[in-house]
Amino acid sequence: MSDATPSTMRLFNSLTRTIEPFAPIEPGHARVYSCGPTVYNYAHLGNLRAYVFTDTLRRALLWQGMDVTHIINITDVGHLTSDADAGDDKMEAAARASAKSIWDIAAHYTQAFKSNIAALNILDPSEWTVATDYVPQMIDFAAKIAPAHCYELDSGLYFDSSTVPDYGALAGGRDDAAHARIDPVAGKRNPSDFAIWRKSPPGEQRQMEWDSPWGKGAPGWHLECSVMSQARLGHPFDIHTGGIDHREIHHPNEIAQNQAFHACCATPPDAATAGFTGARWWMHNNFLVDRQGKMSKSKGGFTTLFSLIDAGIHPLAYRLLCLGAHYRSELEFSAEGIAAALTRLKRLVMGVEALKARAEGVTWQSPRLDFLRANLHPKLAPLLEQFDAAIADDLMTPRALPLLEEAIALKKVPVDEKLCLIAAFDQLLGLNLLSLTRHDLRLAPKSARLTPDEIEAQLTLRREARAAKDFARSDAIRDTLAGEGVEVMDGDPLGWDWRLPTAAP
RNA sequence: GGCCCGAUGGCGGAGUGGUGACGCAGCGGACUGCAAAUCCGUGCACGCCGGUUCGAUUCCGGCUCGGGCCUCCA
Repeated sequence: MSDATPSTMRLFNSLTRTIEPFAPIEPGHARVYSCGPTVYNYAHLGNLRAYVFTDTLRRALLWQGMDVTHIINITDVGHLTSDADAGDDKMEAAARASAKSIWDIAAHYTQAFKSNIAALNILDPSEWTVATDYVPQMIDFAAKIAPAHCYELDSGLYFDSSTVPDYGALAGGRDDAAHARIDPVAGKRNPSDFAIWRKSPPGEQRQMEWDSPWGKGAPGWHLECSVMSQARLGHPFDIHTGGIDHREIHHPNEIAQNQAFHACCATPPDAATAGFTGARWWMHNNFLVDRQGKMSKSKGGFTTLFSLIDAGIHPLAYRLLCLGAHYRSELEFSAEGIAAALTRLKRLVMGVEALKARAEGVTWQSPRLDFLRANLHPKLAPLLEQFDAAIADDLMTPRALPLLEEAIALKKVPVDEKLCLIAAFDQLLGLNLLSLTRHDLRLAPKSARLTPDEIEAQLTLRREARAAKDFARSDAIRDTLAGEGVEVMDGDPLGWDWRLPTAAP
C-alpha cells in the first residue's frame, strides 16, 4: 500500500445535520465531552450504547493519530423525577426509597457504571468529572450570566431563552406555541425557559443543597455540562456527544448557556455570540429499542449488562451487537439478537485463536499503523484501506466488521501478517480479540445448577462409556447434561458450553 | 396537538439510479458411532399507490404502519 496517510475523518454534525470533514481546533489533539449517566439507578443496555459509540469515536480519533482528551461526567445531582421544574430530585427520591444517604446511592451506582464500562472494554476517559465537585463553579457561572439572561421566580433562577440568538437551532427549531404535555411553571417568560438554579422548597431540608445568591438549592441539570466542559476542555472544544434525546432540550439549553457566558465573559472578549455553541461538533447516538420502543430508565423493566452476564452472555457480545449497526440508526434489541452476536463473537475468537496457534513471532501484538500502511501484504492492504475508509465515513462500523471476518478467513497469507492486521482492526473495534479466549466466553448462567467440576465429572463418565462403545449410556449422559443447559461438543477444544436460554435475558 | 425520523430476506443490519454487503437462523456437504461444535457451500427481501427516468429499492408526492422528542432520559 503506497498511500500511508489515513482517510480524512468525516463526521455527522447535528448542528448542520450533515457529514463534515473533521479537523480538531488544535492540530493533532481532539477534545471530547460526553454527557454521562445520572447515578440514581443502574445503567441499562440502551444507556450503554452511548458509551460504546463515544468509545468508537475516541478510538477512531486515536486511529487517525490524534491525541484525545475525553471527559465523561457523572451526574450525581440535579435531575428531577417528574415535571419540568417542580418535581423531586431523582437522587433524593432514590435515597429515600432505599433508606440510604444520597451520597451512598451516588457512589454505588457510579461504581456499577464504571464496572459496566470496563466490562465493555470502553477506554477510561481522561477524566471523570463529578457534578457535585463543580457546584461553586456552577454558581459562579450562573452569577455571571444572570444579569443579562436570567430572572428569578419563587422556585428558582430561570434562563430567558429569548436572550440568545437562534435558541434551539440544534433541535431544528422549536415551536413554543405547541401544546406542552405538562403544565408550565407559572411565571416563565417563554415556554422554553429552563431552571439554572432550583431553590429548595420552603421548610424542606434536602440532603444535597448549597447556598447561593438565590437561596439554598441545587443547580439546574443543564448547567453542569456547560460548566464542566468549560472547566476541563475550554470553550470552544471539538466534539460534544450524547444520546439523541439530548438534541432537543438538554444540548440546546447548554448551548444557550454557553452563548450567554461567551457574550459576557469570553476571554478575549468576543461580541460574536451568534453561531457560538461551545463545541464545534455535536454528535448524537440513536436509541436501542425493542418492540415496545426505546429502553428507558424511568419506564422501568429494562435490561442491564449485569442481567446479560447473569444469563451467561459475555458483555463483549453486546459491544459487538452495537458495532453491527451504525450509531445513528436505531438498533433493535432482542434475546435472539444478542445470542446471534455472541455466536458471531465466538467464531471470531476461535478464528483468531487458530491463527495465534500457528503464529511464529509476536510482532503482531502492537502494530504501528503507519508501518502497517506502508508494509502490509498485498492481499491484506485492500482490507486495511477499506476498513480505514469505513471508519472515516462517520464511523461506519457495520461495514468494518465484515472486513475483519474476511481478514481472518483469507487464505495464503502469512499468519503473522494477518494477526498484525487483526490487531490493528481491534484497536478500533475494542473486542479484545487477541487476548480473549473461547474459554472466556463460556460464562456460567446464574441459573446453572451444575458446577464446572460436576460437568467435567459427567464428561469423564461419558468418555469411558464411549471408549467402551456403550453409546446408549454416553447419549443418556449427554441428554442429562442438555437438560441442565449444558451442550456437549466433542469436536470443540472446549468440550462443552452452556446452552443459551431462549427466553429474554 | 406541534416537530422529527424510519419502513430492506425468518431475525438483525449495510448499501445503491441499472448483478441487493455482512452476521445469526435455515438448507446441503465435510467431520462424528449419532449428534453438537467447527469448517465449506447455498436459497430467501427493498411497506402500498402514483410521478420523474431508457431504467427506482435508491429521486419526488401521497398513503399506511412503526418509532422518537415536546417531563427526567443515552
